[in-house]
Amino acid sequence: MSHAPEPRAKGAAPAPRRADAQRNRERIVATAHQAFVQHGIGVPMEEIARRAEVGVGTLYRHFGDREALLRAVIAAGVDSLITLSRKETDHETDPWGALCRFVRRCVELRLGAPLSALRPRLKEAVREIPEVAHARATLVELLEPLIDGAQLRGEMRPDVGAGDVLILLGMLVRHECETSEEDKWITMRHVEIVLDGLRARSDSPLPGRPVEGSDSPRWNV
Amino acid sequence: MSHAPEPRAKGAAPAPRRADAQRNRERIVATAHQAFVQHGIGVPMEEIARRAEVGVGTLYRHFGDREALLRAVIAAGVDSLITLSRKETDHETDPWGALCRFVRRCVELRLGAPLSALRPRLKEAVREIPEVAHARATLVELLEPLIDGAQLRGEMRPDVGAGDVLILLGMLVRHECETSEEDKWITMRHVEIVLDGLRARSDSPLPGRPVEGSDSPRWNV
DNA sequence: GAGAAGCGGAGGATTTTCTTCCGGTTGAGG
DNA sequence: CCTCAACCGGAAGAAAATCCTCCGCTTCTC
Repeated sequence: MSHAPEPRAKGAAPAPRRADAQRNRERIVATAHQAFVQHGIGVPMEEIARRAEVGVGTLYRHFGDREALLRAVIAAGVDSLITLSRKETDHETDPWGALCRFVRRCVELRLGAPLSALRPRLKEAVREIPEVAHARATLVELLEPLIDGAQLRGEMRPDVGAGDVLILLGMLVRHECETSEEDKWITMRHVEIVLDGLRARSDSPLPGRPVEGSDSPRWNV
Repeated sequence: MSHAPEPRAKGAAPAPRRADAQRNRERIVATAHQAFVQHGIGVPMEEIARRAEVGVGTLYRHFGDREALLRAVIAAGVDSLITLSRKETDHETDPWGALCRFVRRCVELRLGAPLSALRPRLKEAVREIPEVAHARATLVELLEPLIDGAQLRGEMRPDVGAGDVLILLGMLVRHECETSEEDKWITMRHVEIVLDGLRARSDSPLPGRPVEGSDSPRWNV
């Protein structure tokens, strides 16, 4: 054979799968994401399969076991998060506006929450995955200029760091995941309230110190 | 016997129990509260027993089954919540300050979160418990004057209702429960940010409409 | 100091969850 | 249209987790 299906490099190529199989795989990942966030990573595999409308067999063919699935979900989430933040950061002249859009969009898409469903012990384990660590670093790199810019322009309170923003984001996303579709408008209100809390204010400085990128071990994102 | 231990009326009298038994019972309820919020109401009874440093037998003697325990936990939480809000509301001349104190205190004490750990189906069931419904109504009655007062004085944004405040509170408490003791300061920062978001602002009105007491079916508190 | 009240935790029953396996189905190329 | 490799669904046996009871020992209380 002149060109066998190569083991294709890091996470890129879509793999030469049959179209229906590819669809299924994607639906499984998306469904699992939701299920993990809503019920914790302990949800029965069968529940995930049912929600994704596939058989358990299909699920296990795509992902050998729970951990493989979990990794796929986390990788996918991390990817979209980075993609999204890049999209909002590139060529941006309105840092505060961009930050707001990024946060709103994350909440809508429920991005960045899978970690928050993890039990502390497991959370540590996932954090160690190089991909995840690297992604978080990238995220911070992208967000920090935005925050600095917004603070410099006096549009954002100066006593918060990227860590604060990301933790709040995690909280909002987690909350959104537990909200029914028809109550989405309520969550979006609360996103705005939090964003308003991040706006510049003359009074009421925050206690403690800003949570920065270097505090990342404490985050849920 | 002249006076057998009467079935003592609704939830009041502390029961003529041996002192150590009473201590244990209280510790079980407190521990279960935490465990339910952190791991969902599905946590193994043995885990609760272990954390409370009692045997499973003891747990089951006090509470016949998981549901009995859950009810006790919810009742206790609801009680403290009401007590606390009464304490902060009575004879209060600074409504906004009182509201802030109430929120901070709830987060510190992790009050008001047990419901948010419940799966939708079960949540409905718990909501139906008359005690719980009544308690929520009382809470709204106590909080609404505070909110109205603060808004009248121009200290709080006018486009939020008691429902908004309680939902945000639920979110914060839930989040607090997943935070380690040493990171408590971070959570308290975020409480302040949310409170700041609730302060009066001239710009950025919220989308939708205020969430009021009559929307209570949607809350997590 | 006596006995009632309370305690702990081993263990059997039961339920839940995991994972495998294989006959039937379906997409893709010819 | 036809063929067949890839893919699918879900039944079912194995394994694990959880529930709750039961009873001998310990600790209060009077």
